[in-house]
Amino acid sequence: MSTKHAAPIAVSPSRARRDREKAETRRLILEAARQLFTSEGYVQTSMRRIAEQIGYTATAIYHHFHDKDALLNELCLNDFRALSAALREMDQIPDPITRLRLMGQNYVKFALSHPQQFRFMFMVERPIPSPDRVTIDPTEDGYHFLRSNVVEAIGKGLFRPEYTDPDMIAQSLWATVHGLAAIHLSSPDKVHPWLELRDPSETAAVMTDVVLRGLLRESTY
Amino acid sequence: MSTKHAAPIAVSPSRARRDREKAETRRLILEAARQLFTSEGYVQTSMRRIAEQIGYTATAIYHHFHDKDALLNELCLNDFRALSAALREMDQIPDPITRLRLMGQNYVKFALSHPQQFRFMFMVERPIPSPDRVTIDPTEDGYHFLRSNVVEAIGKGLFRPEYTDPDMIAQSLWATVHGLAAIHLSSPDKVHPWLELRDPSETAAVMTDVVLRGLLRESTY
DNA sequence: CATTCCACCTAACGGCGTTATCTTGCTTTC
DNA sequence: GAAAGCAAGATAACGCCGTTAGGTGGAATG
Repeated sequence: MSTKHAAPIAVSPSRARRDREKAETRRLILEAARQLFTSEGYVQTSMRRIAEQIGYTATAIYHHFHDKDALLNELCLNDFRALSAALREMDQIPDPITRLRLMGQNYVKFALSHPQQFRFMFMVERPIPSPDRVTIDPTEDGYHFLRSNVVEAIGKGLFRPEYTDPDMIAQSLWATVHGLAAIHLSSPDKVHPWLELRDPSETAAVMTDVVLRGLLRESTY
Repeated sequence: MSTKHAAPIAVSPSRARRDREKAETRRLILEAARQLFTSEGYVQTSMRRIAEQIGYTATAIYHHFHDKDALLNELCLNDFRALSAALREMDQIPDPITRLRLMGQNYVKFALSHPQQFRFMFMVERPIPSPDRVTIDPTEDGYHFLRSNVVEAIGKGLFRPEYTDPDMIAQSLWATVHGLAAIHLSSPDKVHPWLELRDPSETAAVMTDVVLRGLLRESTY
């Protein structure tokens, strides 16, 4: 309390340096955690192994993160931001349908070129998200961007008249490409060699074409 | 060897009774495991809790199953047999397109009513598929059945002429419903409360309609 | 120089999957 | 009917795990 009355405008240089060091340690922990979560899996990775990898003991991690889940959450957050950015890149394309088509194909591209992030986001078995740790939602951007494109297409009368619920359509489009990504990431063809998976980019193109044709008024395609 | 020369046609009654008792214990274990895996999740369920639930110690389970994974594997196998059977039930529906539509909707229904098994098959990170434990592939039936329906539809000229690859089409159909199931199973709406996920059965119906309309010749729908 | 701070440590707790070893009661064999 | 065998199940223990309590030592602060 009494230390507050003369709050310094700039922190001391030593304090700043220590903060930098702490942030660097934090970064190292996240990096090691990502690498191990990716190669070994979340459940199979122990706090002790993460710490060992960067020359600390397990308990040191708890000075930077509340628990193991917080590590995964933070990694997830970064990845959602990256996905969102990748999708928003297409904001400048004029035609909303072309935009939707490219978003779908980019979603698959992102998933397959960032398999570890995608796994974190959607395929990791998580206990129960504790409500006290709710952060600003990173997928909000991505989903809302998709949804706004659907709203625009509906507004322009491009879809068949029976499709009026933007969320229903947005979720259908999302599920379409999500399924393709998820199937390829779970690599059932490696477990089951008889399954001849087609090239994902090609399949993504076919799927987005098919779905959009099914959604659009006949006169618009 | 020497005991074999007079191989009894029927086993002794006491031996038969003991076998029955053992099978019953095995069934109890599976039942308890299914209940706990489903309600608590695989990782959060311990062998000790499974055993406690049916009045045994944890080690007793190891007289019936090799390890914890074997429990889930067996449950999984049963459920995929059920899925395969559920899909094959539609074999008698005359129209191949109606068959495909119902298969898709049943796939989603299955996934959501057997979340742990579905997760285990497609969403669990497993290090290396252990080749010693390879059983008859449970998805094989399902995928081959799906594919054969696609082949039939192609043969009848129901699809647009540019869609000639049965695997490409089958995988697109699979991915469509798989994505919906995967999204709902990863429960992003619980992590991100602003996301208003639509009813999965309803969405499944919309998606299968949309995709099939996009695939079919215009004259066939 | 004395004090405070804090990043990190050691030790420990309770729980986990799993294994080795023992008990106990039924079944088979002579 | 006694001896031997078998096997279902129990007890104890091992080496992990996530996490917490409490200590340590060196830098920052006054």
